Amino acid sequence: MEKKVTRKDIADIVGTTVSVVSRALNNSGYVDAEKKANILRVAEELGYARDPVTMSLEEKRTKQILFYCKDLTNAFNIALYYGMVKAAKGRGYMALLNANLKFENIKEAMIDGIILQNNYFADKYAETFGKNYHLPAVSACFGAGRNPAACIPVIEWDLNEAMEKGINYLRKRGHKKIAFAGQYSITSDTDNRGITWRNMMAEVLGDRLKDYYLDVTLPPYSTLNAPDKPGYIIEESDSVLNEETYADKGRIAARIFLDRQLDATAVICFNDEYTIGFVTELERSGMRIPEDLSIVSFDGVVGRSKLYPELVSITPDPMDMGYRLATLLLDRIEHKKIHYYAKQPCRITPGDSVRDIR
Amino acid sequence: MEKKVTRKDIADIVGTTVSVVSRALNNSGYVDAEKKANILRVAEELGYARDPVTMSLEEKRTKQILFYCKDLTNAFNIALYYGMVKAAKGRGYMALLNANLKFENIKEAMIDGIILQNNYFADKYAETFGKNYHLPAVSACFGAGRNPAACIPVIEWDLNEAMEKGINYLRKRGHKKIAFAGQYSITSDTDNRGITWRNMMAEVLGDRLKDYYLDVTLPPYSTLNAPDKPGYIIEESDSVLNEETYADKGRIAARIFLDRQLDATAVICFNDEYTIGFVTELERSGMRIPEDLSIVSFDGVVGRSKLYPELVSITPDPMDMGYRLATLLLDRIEHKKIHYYAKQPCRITPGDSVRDIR
DNA sequence: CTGAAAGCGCTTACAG
DNA sequence: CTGAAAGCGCTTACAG
Repeated sequence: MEKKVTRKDIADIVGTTVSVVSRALNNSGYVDAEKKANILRVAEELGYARDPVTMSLEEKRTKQILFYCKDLTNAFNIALYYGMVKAAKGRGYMALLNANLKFENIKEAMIDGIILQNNYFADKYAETFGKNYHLPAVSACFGAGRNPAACIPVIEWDLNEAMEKGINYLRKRGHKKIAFAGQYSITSDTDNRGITWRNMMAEVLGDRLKDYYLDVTLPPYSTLNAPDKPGYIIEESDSVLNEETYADKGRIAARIFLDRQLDATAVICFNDEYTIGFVTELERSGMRIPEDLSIVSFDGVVGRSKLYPELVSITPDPMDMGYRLATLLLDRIEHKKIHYYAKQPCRITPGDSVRDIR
Repeated sequence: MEKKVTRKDIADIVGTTVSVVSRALNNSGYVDAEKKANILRVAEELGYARDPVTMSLEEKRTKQILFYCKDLTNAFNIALYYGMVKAAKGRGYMALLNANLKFENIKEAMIDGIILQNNYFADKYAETFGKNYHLPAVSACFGAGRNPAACIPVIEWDLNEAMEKGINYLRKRGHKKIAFAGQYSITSDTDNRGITWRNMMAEVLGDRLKDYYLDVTLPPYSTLNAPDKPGYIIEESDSVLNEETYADKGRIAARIFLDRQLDATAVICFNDEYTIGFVTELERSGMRIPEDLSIVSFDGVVGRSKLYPELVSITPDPMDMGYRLATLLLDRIEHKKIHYYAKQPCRITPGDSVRDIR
């Protein structure tokens, strides 16, 4: 493990000073042509590389941004991240991932800015850590088409609109009774998918509305999801990922669906990972998609929606969303003019999981 | 966006010098009790945080390590990473992920060491970049129980032994004709799973050996895998992830299995992601696991093997493997004595995907 | 107990 | 064209 070679080393060999070496290497300011060639040659020979840490100190810039994301098992987040990598790369930055960073430790990270995973973390960040530490931050947002309270710029996937699109897509193909398989209790206001579904289906389903909401938090089903299974726990106190087992929840939802013997012709599922569990379980019981049931999902994650038949999925194009999030952050870091709220458009991916029953 | 507060700022307010402030804040050396209290208070009020970049320059340590991993869609790699995070955290380091780093750009990363994803990258690294740049590196290795040529310390999951365990597990339960669903051509020597399977099954299967190898690279099946689907491509020249669609390959393998009407009672699948595709496709055609066919998989990834029925999987406990890899790297960075070769033990996870047919 | 000094590896204005 | 100097934000040995 040899010592790293510095500009001083090169200067000593060539017989000059670091100032000159710097000018030669940086191609700035005058330096004798022959001497310059010499310096470049020696640098090459010694495999010189400038010290990134020193450069960061000098430039007051680390050229690194961080995606603050706890759940790497959700392919949607990975897709967001790949979009960030692409945007960062294009502007000379590195986009990093750190699965176990606490707010208190952000100060120790060598980064120029941070991208929060969702509204929940954005709020928490703004309330606590962000209050007295001014690191540029932006956040992904999955809400209802309005600017959240926090003073953090967001790019939002409007889930009201998304659910509306999903329901309309199904209605246009003749579906009337459309169930929803979510991950929160039916009484929860946490998820805009559920809220919009309730609003739009209330008239059609009337009293039976709640039956068509496949509530995986309901006993006895919820116990199927009891955490007797291992998760990625970094330390006792924070079970990073234990809560996130979308496929399991989807499987539970499928059992609820079967038990209730619903006459729904279509189901909208919480997200793609969830849908994998849902569909797998249904097919095991002999159902066929889309012959017996139509499915629409959320996310449109590359490589995850490749169930056969291909899923119809409402997607914000996560890679694009990640790209825009990173771009927003970089603009903020570089003091460009930015909008504090931008909407991430969404569309429906073509697929074969929906049957036209008109 | 206020300016960051420095020790000079605190010194000015308290009416002393940075030396004293440093000693107070670092709790080293003498400093007047009252003055110290004052300094601490002001630091608190101003929300002072030491500059991580400066600390890195000072200590010649960034306290960051990087998992050089291109394929974040494979849950196995994510599990490895979580193990690294845990080990790093325990020793005051941060474990980072950067999905699109090229060897040439490693020099620009502020890291103390790097963990390579597999033998392939380790060899490439040793041959090219690692030759004239001495960044501590270690590598995961998926081979045949021997030290690879590269002078990079490795932790190896011996896939010969793993396959042997899998086959013996099945034989003990009465299985004789065991097929293998891999991802490489049957003639390839790239994958030790395939090599060992061929060796162990040659006698039982005789001339028909190749029929029991579900070769997904074979036309016309391979065309099913044609890349008409989008992947995570960061830039035209390097399709980062396009090649990795394990679930698709599993689906192809299932079709081959069905088309050949094999009388195998069990199939060993390449990995968990692959198995999801394989099982899904089989169940769609009416087969039942394990009633009609027993399945053994590789990896044992948390949350991915939770198909119902639960998969029997040969696993190196990826989180543990990641933990050991990071520990190895940190030992190397801190100049502790290390072994250049260590074996990662593997075991078989309990599950219901194998039927006892004795 | 305190503060000026040198140093980490680099940059850049400035006097020669 | 060149090199000594000051500075980025910190640390630590050392003279007071």
